[in-house]
Amino acid sequence: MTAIQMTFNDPLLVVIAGPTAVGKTPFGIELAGTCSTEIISADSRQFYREMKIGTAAPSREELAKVPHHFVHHLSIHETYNVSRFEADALALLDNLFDKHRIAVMVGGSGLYIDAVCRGIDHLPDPDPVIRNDLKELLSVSGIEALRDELYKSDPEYAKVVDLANPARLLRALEVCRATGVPYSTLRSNKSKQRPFRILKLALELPRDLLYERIDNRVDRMLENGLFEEALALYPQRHLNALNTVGYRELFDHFEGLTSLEYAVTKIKTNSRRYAKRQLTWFKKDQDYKWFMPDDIGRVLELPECKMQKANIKIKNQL
RNA sequence: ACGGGUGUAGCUCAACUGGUAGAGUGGCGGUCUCCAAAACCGUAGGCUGUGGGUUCAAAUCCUACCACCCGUG
Repeated sequence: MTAIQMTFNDPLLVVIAGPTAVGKTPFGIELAGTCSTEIISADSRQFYREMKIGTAAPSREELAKVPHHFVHHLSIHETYNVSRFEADALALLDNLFDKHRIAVMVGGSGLYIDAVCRGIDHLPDPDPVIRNDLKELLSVSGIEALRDELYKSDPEYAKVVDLANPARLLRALEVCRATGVPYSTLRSNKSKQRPFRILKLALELPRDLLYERIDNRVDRMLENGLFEEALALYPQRHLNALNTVGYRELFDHFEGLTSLEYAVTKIKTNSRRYAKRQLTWFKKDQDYKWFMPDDIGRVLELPECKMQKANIKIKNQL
């Protein structure tokens, strides 16, 4: 219903998603460059300026080709979450659409992309004290304790959550404790209307090829100094941002728990698993149109993009 | 060449004195409205190197062969 109200004159957000290492970055730059617009990153780890190598963030040269937003704009010491990203991205898009008819969002963090496209219920920012208390409860009394509290404070949610997943329980309970209201009553599960059209594209490669690319990229990261980058961050390893593939495995090595060789193998394995989870997430969303990383030509022929190119031509002629 | 050892799931290994094979890991699939590159769940893989033999019954015992490892030459 809502989509029907949109016309080709409304601004367009093109989303480029896909598993890690599939080639989203060059694809996005090519597309944004052709449409002479800017890129919004939706990669929850490329936000952090201290993590350049291990997150395969766009290179200096790539960043110079097209204006990027939300790349290296945070420090690992800052707390950030999807809700803030939604707000930041919407504010930015509002600005971008003053100058451009099209914007490109590139990233692999499904939850973050969905927050921009569909919205996320607005809940109070987590209270670090409550969060720590709950973590304490978990480590001392186990997941049972979390379940027991959830049965009392939000029996409805207890029916639908994965009761084996501490992260889910922690989240629900921190909201219950902070608001004094059952978490489930604050979840609307409704998509929000956006003042722009959205075109969702996802990139894919045959599994064996993707895995090969992942392995190679990890090797390249190490050549480029991932070891040194991680070593420098080692003292801050407890920060959440660093609980990330490519760093945690090396931290284990620095700790003396594993060999370097093992750590590298583990980085590759965990990256593959991450890629699989990303694919599962994006495949579930029927809105995505799937392309190969070298299909940029076909994408530019899509009616939405064609129109944009036409507009550029007209502008240039004037 | 001789002596010893090992051959079990893609990989690393289990299976007491014979009772028709298990685990970790990887693979595959999925969940997920906020610390998400996180957290969690579910599955499929083995004619036990090959051929004989003993036995009601063999991964397990005997035998031949093959492969690999160690030692001596």
